[in-house]
Amino acid sequence: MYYKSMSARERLVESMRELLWERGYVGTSPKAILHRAAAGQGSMYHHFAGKADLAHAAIERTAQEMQDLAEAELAIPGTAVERIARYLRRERDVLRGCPIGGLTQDPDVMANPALRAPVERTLTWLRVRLADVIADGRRHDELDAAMDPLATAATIVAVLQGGYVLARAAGTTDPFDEAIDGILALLGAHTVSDPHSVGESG
Amino acid sequence: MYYKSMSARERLVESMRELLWERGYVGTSPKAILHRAAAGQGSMYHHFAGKADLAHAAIERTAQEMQDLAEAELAIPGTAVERIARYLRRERDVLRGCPIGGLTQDPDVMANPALRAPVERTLTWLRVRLADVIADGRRHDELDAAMDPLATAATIVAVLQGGYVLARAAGTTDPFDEAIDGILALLGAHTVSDPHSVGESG
DNA sequence: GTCTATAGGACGATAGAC
DNA sequence: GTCTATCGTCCTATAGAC
Repeated sequence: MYYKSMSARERLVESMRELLWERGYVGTSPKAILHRAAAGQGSMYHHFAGKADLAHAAIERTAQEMQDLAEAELAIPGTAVERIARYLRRERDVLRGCPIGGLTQDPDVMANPALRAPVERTLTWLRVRLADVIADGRRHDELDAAMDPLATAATIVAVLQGGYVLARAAGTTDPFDEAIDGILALLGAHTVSDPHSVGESG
Repeated sequence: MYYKSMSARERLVESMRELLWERGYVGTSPKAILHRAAAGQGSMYHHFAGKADLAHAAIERTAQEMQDLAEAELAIPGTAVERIARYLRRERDVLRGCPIGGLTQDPDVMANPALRAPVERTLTWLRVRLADVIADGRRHDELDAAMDPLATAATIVAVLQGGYVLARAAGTTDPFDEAIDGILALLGAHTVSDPHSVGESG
């Protein structure tokens, strides 16, 4: 639960963020939200137009948080592969999955343009941002000139998102770690420096 | 809907399979199942103990179908990268996502061991099967001896599962295709033969 | 702002007629 | 086997007191 110092509105958004992560949108009931936020019905409908409106506020906040976290890691100087490895190895809470990527499986989120927009925006931003990092690496002759930045960026984000899926299916983080190791080994083999040094920073 | 030639039990299982794919388990109501199957409540509770039992039959069938389809593609002779490329490029209905991988996002599926088992089994089988293909490629000197078969297999399955996520988020199949192109380019660069011939078979 | 009361409908399951 | 009737609960939302 949340401290009394948080406003009811704030408790509702934070509760919704947690529940969207744990149970998705269709799996989250108003009862569960209100219980976790320690708020009544009236409080929720005073601050928000309904469940979808509250979910929108929650998803927007989570999307912004995810982008800020990614940018913070990727902005740290280093070779392209080092920056990518740092970002990939930083991820936490593997078995909980990605709070944004997981929403793509929710039918009501995908059907609602307002709920879907931050999901689309964030994952697209991430692909473009990683493509920039790869293009940087090519410019500095760290990476093969034949490497397609956008395609490789899509592959990296897909490994991350798919790694969560495999870990949740297996019930352990092992396949996630293996998938990350696999993509970094493939990327590292394209660098000029010793590929075995990759990931030491993560 | 389904032909009268199908038994009610069969119509229920097929309707559940479709709805699990479209809306997941928590997003699928008995009403929707019965409507699609053109059956009454009594029919469903005669053949199955309840919603979970029907879902179990549906997921088991979908899991077996997915494994059979993958095995059919991977068993076709060729180099390791050719076989992997054929399997990756064969995938259809990208925007619908993976009917098995998508279930990892469903809280009630993951919480129910009977529903979760076929999901875990199928994705684990796929990783091990792809690792075998990669090990074959190493034995025939098609692939780098330093390549870790299990890690690389996890990466490939993750690209597939994550590709679905990116495609659904973007609303187009483009990121899926890019992710597949990216991983095949990385794998192809590790072959002895011309990497540009990869994917011509898909 | 936050509460409780209430609404009409859907949920998931059971009972029992045919 | 399949149907309809019914159950108790929860859903999402509105109304109105405080």
